Amino acid sequence: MSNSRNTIARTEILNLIREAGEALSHADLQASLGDLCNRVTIYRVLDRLLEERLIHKIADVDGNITYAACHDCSSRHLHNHIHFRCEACQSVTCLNRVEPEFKLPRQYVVHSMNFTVSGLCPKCSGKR
Amino acid sequence: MSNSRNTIARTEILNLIREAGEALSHADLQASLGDLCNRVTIYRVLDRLLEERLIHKIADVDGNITYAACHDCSSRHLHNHIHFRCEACQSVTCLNRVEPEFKLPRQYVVHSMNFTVSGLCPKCSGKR
DNA sequence: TTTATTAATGCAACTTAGTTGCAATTAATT
DNA sequence: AATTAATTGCAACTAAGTTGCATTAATAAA
Repeated sequence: MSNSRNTIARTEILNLIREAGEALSHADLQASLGDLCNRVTIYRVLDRLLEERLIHKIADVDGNITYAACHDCSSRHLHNHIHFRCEACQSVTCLNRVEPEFKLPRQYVVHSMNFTVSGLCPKCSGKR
Repeated sequence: MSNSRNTIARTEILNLIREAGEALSHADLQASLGDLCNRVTIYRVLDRLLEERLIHKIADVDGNITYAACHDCSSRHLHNHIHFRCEACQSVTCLNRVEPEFKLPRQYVVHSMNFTVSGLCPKCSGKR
């Protein structure tokens, strides 16, 4: 039933996102891809990958969008793990192990969530 | 020590945000204000109000920015409550009572956080 | 292998969000 | 009333994302 085609742009973009240690922005991808494809294509490939649930979208405290690979999303696609954005090195990483706990009144229906924490990452904080 | 001036634009914008039941976007504010002031002024007033910690900034799952009044931020300005965005009526509300619990490895330094959940609000879900 | 189908792409033009420099205005202080 | 510096408006700009349409190319069918 999958009518999604395996194009060079799609393959490259998915590889970049999967192999990156951190979440990538559209601008990051465009810089890496050079003129392999048009910037509009990047937007459209990202939309497709989101729809296919191969990647997910992260908005940080300022609304900046980045994309990261999904790990275990075939069954449920609720990304209730925390994303951390470092204010020093700008990196956005998924803290897959940290699942925040919370309870909404039962009248609410949850479809998706976006938990982003900003501050200093271990590399930049100098803490141990 | 406050060198912030009490202008009409500032007063109006703060009132609008405080009296709104939900978080407002720049576009919302511009629509309400009409030609009371320039749209650039709205951006600058919002920046000032953020710096003065009278309002806070919310980014939803898609990176859309809205602003809401702060309630108890004079002491600490960590907004670790959940924001809920309704996909049906587009409203963004603060769920002040719901504080998510989570623990980061101690090497991380947290400065700010953005927790946004999307789905259906009580009005739109029809649940009780 | 060739043909047919339609998803995917490139391009240009567009919208929306936000920023910047600068001259003019005005709130608050003296 | 005069002074000072914060604030504003304006115009021009950058960045992010979208849309329509003609062209290209991945996949399936013949």
